[in-house]
Amino acid sequence: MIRSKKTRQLILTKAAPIFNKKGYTGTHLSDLTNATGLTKGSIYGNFENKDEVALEAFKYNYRQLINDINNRLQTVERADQKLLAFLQYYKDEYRAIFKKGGCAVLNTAIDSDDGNKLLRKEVRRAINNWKKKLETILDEGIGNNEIKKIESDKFANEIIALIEGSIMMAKTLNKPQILIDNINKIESKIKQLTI
Amino acid sequence: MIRSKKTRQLILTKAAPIFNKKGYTGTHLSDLTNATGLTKGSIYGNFENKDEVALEAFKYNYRQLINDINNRLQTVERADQKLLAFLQYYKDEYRAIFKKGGCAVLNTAIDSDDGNKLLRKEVRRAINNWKKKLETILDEGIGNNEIKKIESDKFANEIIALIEGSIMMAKTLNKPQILIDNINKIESKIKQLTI
DNA sequence: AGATTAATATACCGATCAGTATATTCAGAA
DNA sequence: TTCTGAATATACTGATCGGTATATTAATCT
Repeated sequence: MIRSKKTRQLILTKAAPIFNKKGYTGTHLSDLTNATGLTKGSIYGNFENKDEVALEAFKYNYRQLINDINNRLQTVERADQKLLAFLQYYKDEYRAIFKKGGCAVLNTAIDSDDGNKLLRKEVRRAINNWKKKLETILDEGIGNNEIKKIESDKFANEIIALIEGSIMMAKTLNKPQILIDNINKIESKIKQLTI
Repeated sequence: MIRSKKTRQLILTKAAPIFNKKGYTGTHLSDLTNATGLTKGSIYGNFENKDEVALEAFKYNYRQLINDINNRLQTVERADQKLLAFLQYYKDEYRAIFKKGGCAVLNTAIDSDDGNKLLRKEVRRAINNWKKKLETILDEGIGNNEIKKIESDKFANEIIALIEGSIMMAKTLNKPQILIDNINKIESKIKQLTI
């Protein structure tokens, strides 16, 4: 990695959890200079403005999430197993997720609902992409006679909504069991659907 | 209402949707003076600081939500009817909710997860109170043989998480149908539980 | 009406905001 | 080793932040 790319990457790795915790307006350039040990000049040498840092930080967070999940999905074959592996991710990693400030998709969706158009667009893309991934797994499972016929579109929406809502509750009330319980509910629903 | 109370109320009614849309750090005193037509001096004459305005604005938003829901609950008797009436609120009012910036509980939970301790405490109280309300309805329904025996604690968590997650998705993607669909799922679950 | 007090407006504070122009430092090529 | 361009740091800008001391206005009581 050339020098500039390395610095840009350093800024993103440090900025990502900060933006996730404090939001766009809540994160100041001083937070980024403190966290990176760099100066404003350096940050503005690598990014056009604060908006670009925030946008790339979100992309970084989302990419990490997707990578982690994809790694788990690749270890199994059947659709129901993929779904369970996906859910297991949250059971295993909720501590790490909470530590980073919670789900970046949820946080950014709420944070960007006023103002920041670029961030808003990106979070929409993220949710749609996530949803499509679940739908594809479900549809392939249905096609392969692994799971019963259901409305994959609606089931995907239910899963995502329940996970995100549960993360909000569990994190706010400091009761991770809420997330676990609700994931268990989806799991048993998947097991009922499994042929 | 004496003069000061009236002004305080005016500030809160104007501030509530602004804080809900833009968050704590995203809302500035200038937003409040613009919206109210008052000056900073007047606002600081009625509130100790920005924190207090934000806190009271959230309480105002929450009180409104609870009042609207309670009004609906009082129109029916049975537990299952109460739950359905509660869900119907979201079907009828999602446009108004979205217009005000979405669910204040959800927004404030995400917004206050860093920093603002008072707001955090208040949003916890709000969620716990909401949850307790649902649990009580469920438990009374079970006691009166109106609905089947279930784990009311976990079911309440599921309902709240699914609603909040759905509001996030529906609002972000601008697809209210996601909220409707997921509420329909809870409805049919309640109907299955009804004796 | 005149006096008193409460409510609101004005004008300011130091701090900090995002952003930038310029100076300095560093790494790699010759 | 010296030169050169890229990367980073320094020092600054005007604007705006939350907050406040003081002046002005409005309402209430005698």
